[in-house]
Amino acid sequence: MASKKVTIEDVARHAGVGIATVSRAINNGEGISAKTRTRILQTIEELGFVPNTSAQSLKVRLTNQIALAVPDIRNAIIPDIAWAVEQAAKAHGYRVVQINTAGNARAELEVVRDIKKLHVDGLIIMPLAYPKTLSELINKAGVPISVINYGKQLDTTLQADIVCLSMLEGQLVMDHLKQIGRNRIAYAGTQKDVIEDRYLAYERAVDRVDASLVYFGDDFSLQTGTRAADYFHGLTHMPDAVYAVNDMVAIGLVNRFKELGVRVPEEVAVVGVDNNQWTTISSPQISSVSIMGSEVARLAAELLLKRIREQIVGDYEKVQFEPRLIVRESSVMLKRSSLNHT
Amino acid sequence: MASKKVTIEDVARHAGVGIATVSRAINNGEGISAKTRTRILQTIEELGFVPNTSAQSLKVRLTNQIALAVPDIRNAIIPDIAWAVEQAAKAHGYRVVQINTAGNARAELEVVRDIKKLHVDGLIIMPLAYPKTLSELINKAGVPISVINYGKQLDTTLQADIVCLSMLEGQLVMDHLKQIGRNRIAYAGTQKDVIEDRYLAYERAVDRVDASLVYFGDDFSLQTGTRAADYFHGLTHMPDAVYAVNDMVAIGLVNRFKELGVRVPEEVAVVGVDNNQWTTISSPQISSVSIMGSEVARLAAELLLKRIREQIVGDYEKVQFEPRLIVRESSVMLKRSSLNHT
DNA sequence: ATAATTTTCGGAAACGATTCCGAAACGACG
DNA sequence: CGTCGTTTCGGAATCGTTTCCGAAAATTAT
Repeated sequence: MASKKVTIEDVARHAGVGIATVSRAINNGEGISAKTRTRILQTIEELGFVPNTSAQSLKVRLTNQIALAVPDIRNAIIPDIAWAVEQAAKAHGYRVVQINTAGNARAELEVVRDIKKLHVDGLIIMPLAYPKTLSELINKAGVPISVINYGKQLDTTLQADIVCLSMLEGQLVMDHLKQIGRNRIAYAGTQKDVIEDRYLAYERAVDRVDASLVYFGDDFSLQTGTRAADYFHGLTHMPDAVYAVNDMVAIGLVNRFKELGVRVPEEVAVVGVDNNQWTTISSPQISSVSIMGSEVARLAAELLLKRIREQIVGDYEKVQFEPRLIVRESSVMLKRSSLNHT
Repeated sequence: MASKKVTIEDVARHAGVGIATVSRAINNGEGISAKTRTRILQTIEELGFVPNTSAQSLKVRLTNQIALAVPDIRNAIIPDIAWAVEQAAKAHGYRVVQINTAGNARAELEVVRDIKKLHVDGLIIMPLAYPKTLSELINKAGVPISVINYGKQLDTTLQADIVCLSMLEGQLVMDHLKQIGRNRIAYAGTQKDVIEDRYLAYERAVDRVDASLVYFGDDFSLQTGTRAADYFHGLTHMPDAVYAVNDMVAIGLVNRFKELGVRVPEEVAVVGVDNNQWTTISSPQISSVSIMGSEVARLAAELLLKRIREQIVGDYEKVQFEPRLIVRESSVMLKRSSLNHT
């Protein structure tokens, strides 16, 4: 059927109407009688006509597409985010084009800079690095942007909707670790400026940073956790708790500690951030902070779509979600016996 | 800068040339002198001109976009697949629009049926269900399609490139389990027709299917594994091995077995399929079959892009990858002592 | 019945690129 | 210096819609 290309003109001719009328029929337009509309719809069906999206976009200068730029779709909560964004977009008739920036600051900048080439009505970006140029590029992007922000206090003059956490993850973790009696708390993460606030919370919470208790790896991976465990285990004076920048690292830590014969949580408590499903299948199950990936992503999408639909400019929203700590087996109150046993 | 919309005409006027020439300059076209090209490129830079993708697409009827339809971006190896596809596409100047079919057969059909509306040059689809209508729709789609196929022998007349596994995963697992001395082997999966071949391999490998040793859950999740473990544990005569449809289920099984005091692998061996990174952090580490998600996806993308670029029609490729079994702690040779201990 | 409104419809001009085809410019050669 | 062959360039048509605006038809008022 539908040999090669059926245009709106073919439909018009077949239905014995003008092309303007056909257009109105497709778009539920005003000023068209019910009977002609159904007749047109019917011949559209018969001919297998599909409106050419490019032509429509050219005319109305909207593509019904948004871009989602994330560091790496394979990591941590990003699948959740991609899912939530796609669901929200679909509900509004939008499609999402997926972009991985590979955690590469330059790639992030390029996405924003070249957003016009991307043929999208808006952009949701989850940046890892926040160089000044990023803000500048966002401000002059000329396309609505929502920022999903984990880990850094953002410039409030940024011309974009921002959805983030209240930056209390770190404090939640540290308060908890202190409360269960730990006082030699270590930090395992990536470069300090990547998810800055998680580290800053650590600095704030300890009286004085003991450099030997801070491990910066290359990424957020299991390997980083593994290496961190090796590192801490090699110290003459081990920490009694580790605050991990995310669950992957936490799991790597716990796993490696087990292999090294270090008991978790008796000797070392471990707490992660993300609260992904794997924290519950690790053994021991790992305490973690829920960072509301789906909720954050959904809201970011909704704000963006609203901005697009209503052509809002300026008046940017900044929404904070509150993280919640979920305590599991990897962090419990020290018992005297456990202490001595060390 | 770049007030609102700079068109190719503006550039032409500024550079003192015709629009045809500007077009040639953008597309590295033939028949243009080096000096005028650089001059044009320069004024493009000055004016901040960005070619309108819709107009280009309308004329050349190519969008430089492909669609990737998967069941659920959050599941199992799908992030790997999405990553690999995006990387391959990017390398060829293509963007990918992400679609989740939610493991919903109707949604899968709709994607194929309405592919024309999607404004893409091609489609990569990873179906869960394979109703006959799917094949029909694919054959009349009118857009190049690559199928990433796990779990079912496909109609060879399908007019699409197909990348799949050799369907030997199941046999690998069953051979292995027998070889390590297990003879009461159970199966834990979803509906038998979803990843059909994994189950069929099970049927083929056991002399006679003992219905009590087959557990069909609702999905591929940890929960399904957990419930399966409960179920098997409740049997008067427990299996001595479980072949799980994927790693999530396997992990759920192992985890629940541990909670129930069932020793893995001494009392029950468990083997999964996917070989995702979590199999190595589980305790015991879980034997699994590597199903080459990234490789399969990359090839599917390459085939599709080649077909698009070279406008190949017909002559469909069907490529099989070979799965590999990776033996870990969750499945080992039975020792006499362990046996008796049961 | 005619006049005045309101609905419904069609023609044609955009939208912003690509590309065919002919003209102009250029160089080489006799 | 004229002819011819290449390059290089520009005009104009085209892709398939949406939408403005005026005309025709239908409806209501007079």
